[in-house]
Amino acid sequence: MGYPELPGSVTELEEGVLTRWEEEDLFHRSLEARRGSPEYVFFEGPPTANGRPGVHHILARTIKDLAGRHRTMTGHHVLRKAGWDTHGLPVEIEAERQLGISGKPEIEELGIAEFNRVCRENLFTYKEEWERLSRRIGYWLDYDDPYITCSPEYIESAWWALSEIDRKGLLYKGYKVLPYCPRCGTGLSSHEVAQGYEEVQDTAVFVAFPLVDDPDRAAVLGWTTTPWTLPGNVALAIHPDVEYVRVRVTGRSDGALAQEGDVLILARDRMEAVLRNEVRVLDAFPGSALVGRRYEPPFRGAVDAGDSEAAWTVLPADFVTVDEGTGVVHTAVMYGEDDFDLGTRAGLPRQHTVGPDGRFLASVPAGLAGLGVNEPDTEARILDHLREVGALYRAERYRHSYPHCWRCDSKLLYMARDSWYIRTTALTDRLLENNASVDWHPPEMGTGRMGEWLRGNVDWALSRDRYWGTPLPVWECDAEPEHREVIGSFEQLAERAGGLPEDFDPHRPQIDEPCWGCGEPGCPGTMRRVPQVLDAWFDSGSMPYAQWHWPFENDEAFRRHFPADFIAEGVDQTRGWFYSLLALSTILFDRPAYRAVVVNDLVLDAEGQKMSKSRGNAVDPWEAISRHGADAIRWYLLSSSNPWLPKRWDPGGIDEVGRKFFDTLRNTYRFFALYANLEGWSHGTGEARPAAGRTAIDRWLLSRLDGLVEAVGRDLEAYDPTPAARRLSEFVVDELSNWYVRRTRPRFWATRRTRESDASARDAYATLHEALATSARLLAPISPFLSDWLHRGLNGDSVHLAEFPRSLGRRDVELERGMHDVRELAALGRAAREKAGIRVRQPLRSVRVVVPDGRRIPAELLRHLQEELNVKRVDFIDDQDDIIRLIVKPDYAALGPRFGSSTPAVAGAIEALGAPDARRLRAGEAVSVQAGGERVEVAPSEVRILEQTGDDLTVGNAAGYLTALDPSLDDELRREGLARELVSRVQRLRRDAGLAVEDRIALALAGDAAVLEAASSHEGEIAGETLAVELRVGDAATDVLEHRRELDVDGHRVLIGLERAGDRDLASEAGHA
RNA sequence: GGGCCCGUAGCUCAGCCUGGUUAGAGCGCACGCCUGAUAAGCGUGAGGUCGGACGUUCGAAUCGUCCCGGGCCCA
Repeated sequence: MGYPELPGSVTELEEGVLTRWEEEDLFHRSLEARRGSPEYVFFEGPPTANGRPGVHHILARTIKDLAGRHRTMTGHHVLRKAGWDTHGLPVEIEAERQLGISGKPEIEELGIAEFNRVCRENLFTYKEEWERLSRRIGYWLDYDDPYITCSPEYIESAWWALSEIDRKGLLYKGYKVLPYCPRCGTGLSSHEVAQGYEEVQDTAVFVAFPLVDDPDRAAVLGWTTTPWTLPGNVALAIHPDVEYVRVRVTGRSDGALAQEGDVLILARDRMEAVLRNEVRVLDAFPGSALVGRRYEPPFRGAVDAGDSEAAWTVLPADFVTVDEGTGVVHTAVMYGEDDFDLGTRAGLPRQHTVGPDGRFLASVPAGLAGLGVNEPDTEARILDHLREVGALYRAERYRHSYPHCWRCDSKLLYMARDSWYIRTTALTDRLLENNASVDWHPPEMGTGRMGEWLRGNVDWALSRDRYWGTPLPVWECDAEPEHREVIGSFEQLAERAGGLPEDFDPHRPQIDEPCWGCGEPGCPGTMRRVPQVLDAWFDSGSMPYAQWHWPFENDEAFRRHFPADFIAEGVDQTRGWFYSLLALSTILFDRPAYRAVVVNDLVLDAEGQKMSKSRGNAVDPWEAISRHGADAIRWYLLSSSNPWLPKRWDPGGIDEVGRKFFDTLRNTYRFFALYANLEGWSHGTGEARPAAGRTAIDRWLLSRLDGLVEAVGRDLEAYDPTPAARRLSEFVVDELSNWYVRRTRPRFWATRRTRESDASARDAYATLHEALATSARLLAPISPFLSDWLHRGLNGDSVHLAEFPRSLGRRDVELERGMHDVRELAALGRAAREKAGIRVRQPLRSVRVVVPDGRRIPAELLRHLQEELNVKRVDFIDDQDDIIRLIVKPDYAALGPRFGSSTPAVAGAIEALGAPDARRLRAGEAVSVQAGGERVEVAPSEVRILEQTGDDLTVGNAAGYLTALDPSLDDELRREGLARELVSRVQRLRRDAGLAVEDRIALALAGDAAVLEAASSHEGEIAGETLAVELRVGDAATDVLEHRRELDVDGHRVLIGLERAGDRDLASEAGHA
């Protein structure tokens, strides 16, 4: 039995741990162990499995895993059901690519059935890679029973949701202006549009719209960069507050087609940029004066105004600017988002002049019917017509960035299309209230980004004119579209359609088949499904119930797992999953779907640039894992900055945490294991005294440990992993390794055995063992591999089945403060030694110290200060001492509120106080000072007293601490210093000779007189420290030994000889080991 | 154009909510030390107009306004 040796590499360790998890089925066992415990509800946001996972996914997945593991350790059952987002354009695009086709016409030619078959085939291209990566980074998620958004059950639940929404009167049909590719016949998502911007030369035209019944026969001058929208013109928009002018053309010039005497209207600020004639200003007025005026459209007859009063009038709109154009915006309601909104508000006719194929409709005059809007001749034809009717003022080339189809490079058209909406605007207040009840991390994400978005919320456009998606379960009457039915279950559909086929699949095209006679009395029509599918966000937002196929089954499971206690995704999900979950749960259940959410920002490359495939700066997660290991990556991502800040992927930074934190932790374990094994200590048998009976430094460490446990627990409860990680690191590196182990080392071996040193060793092992095991438990949620390895090594069982540590009430504030004082003084003393050039190995007679507020170091801690500074004695000095000068500093935080604007005067008077007043203040007396002609009493609590000293080399001084070393040496001190020097050289030779730490040696020392003297007078210490069972001092004694070295120590010649002691000698020591 | 976040040492980040007069870490750099954890460990030092301006205040890295730069989301 012994403590195992750490594997040689991180990869070996992590993969070994993974193998054991699988052999033991540890994830399921950890769930099983919490069966019946309180449920902690987590929702997994479903990724799309037809894209590769990247390093940024490691961040979100680490945050999720952290919560799951932590809450499991605190006694909760945390179901972690995986999910896959399977519908939507990314899948369709991949299918098009594989089929070598592009655009809707080609898909329909191929057949929707075949197309969707290919979509389905490609859904899970990277599913295995996702699962493999999740496994490798230790993200525990139940992949055996995932929810899949394209499964019939899932779709049925989504249908149920939509039918409920309809029942509440919140579903309606309208238009939506979309970037649309006329060749592919499809709208594009903003993401796709963003990829296709190109710098192009377009024709911008200035068009005269003659006002009806105007005394001057004036024309309003409009401007557009898309001449093909002019036939659809139904209004002109002006800004009501901008100043417009009426000008008369007084002379001809460059290329403009106006005649002398023509009267034009445009924004005053645009005159210079737009006009190419000499003109005279007739009149100036605000835009509001034009509102309501009628004008003559250039393509009369292209649009039927019906009973619209507003058609072909001037309308006010605040989106109009004078940055470009004429300050008058030509409005074609169907071909621009602003236009459409304005048209809807003003009641303009909503008629297309262009068909879905991108060609003008038959109703369009001037020979345009049937022409494609992007064809080269079309624009010339439009300009000709404008010229003929006298509406063209002038045309010019116009350079701008315009979106193109990323697939086929066609210019996109902004076009109003049929679309289905959820009237979320009717629920804005409820959405805001429910959002306000969510515990957002960071909070400003909820109040700011999400809140602002909800306040400016528009109705949710949830239909897509595509193929691979949850079909919109809406059937419309082909005689009267007002007659419609929203189907909420397969059963209901079967009832309407008179049964469903055996192999019924709710996807297109099968779902497009069922139809039935319209149920409205007297209506001869047939009910047919509308062609659209649902926004994939509707799918993922439905997961709280759809993952259980609720309400059709699993009622209990759904209720137990709704709402989520916790979700975590990237900031890009504000308008995505965070919104769709919130919106749907607000509509259906009037409550938020999640109680707490942690938002993570992007992982950028080392230069702070967004990672993208096209830029080629994406980091391969597999490469990163093989270089750093999953633990270090997880740790780095959480500890380097808060999750909601953008993070740079800095390999150097990951190496650094690997070295600093993980190496230290491993080294500390290695140290423990080495000596525990050597000395035969084990936690099962090595009895230690209760914590309260142990020595001061043990109690100190356990006190710090309890404090750490409390703080880390608090941080993790509050979803604050970053401070938790930093605290843990500070404890392990600074307190456990650099102080406790450093100060305690000799207790772990027992060269000179006594009853007390045996007991002390057992205490030290128990204390260090506990600190390591507890650190492993605290680390487990963040870095699950090394923590599990250590915990198994130390305790024999998995950390992931363990309880999260709880404070054992051993905090001792006095002791912690005392140790803090020791460490401050030790640092100052070492600095003073360095300044004075006296190495630590040289013992000194004494150090005089000052601790703030006149504190003393408890006797049980004093030893550590003596040893750290290698001094025989520590003396506390006070303000009477001649090396100290007392300084009184004002405490502004106390003075400010009392003295207000006279604070500086009082503060100045305080700084001028001398030592006698300082002593009185320190003794607790008030002192009166003269400030600005007034005497005021200053209390001790209103000042700080600092000791200051001269520039003596041996004095260190900081923040109320002071150390003054006595640098004088005598022969005894010199001998002792040299003896310690000899020990150090012997140890170095031991190591160079390849001896094991526990090997006993035969040792011989020689050299000049001082060396001989030092060696003889400290024989016992030297032999003890170097494990010499035999020590001979004197020239020639060194020659017979195997390893010899001659060197110079501070000008003294030294000869060392040593060799491993024979078995005979070892046997005499063997009793202990 | 709108919203949110960020800007502190060469680099990565604390501190800001709750204002207090000597602004902290780590890395890197320079110098030194220690070693029965050793292809480790520790210490000391240099390094800062706290993005800029204005304001509030006795006092601003911290609060407010505006501006500049970067990122994200939306138009």
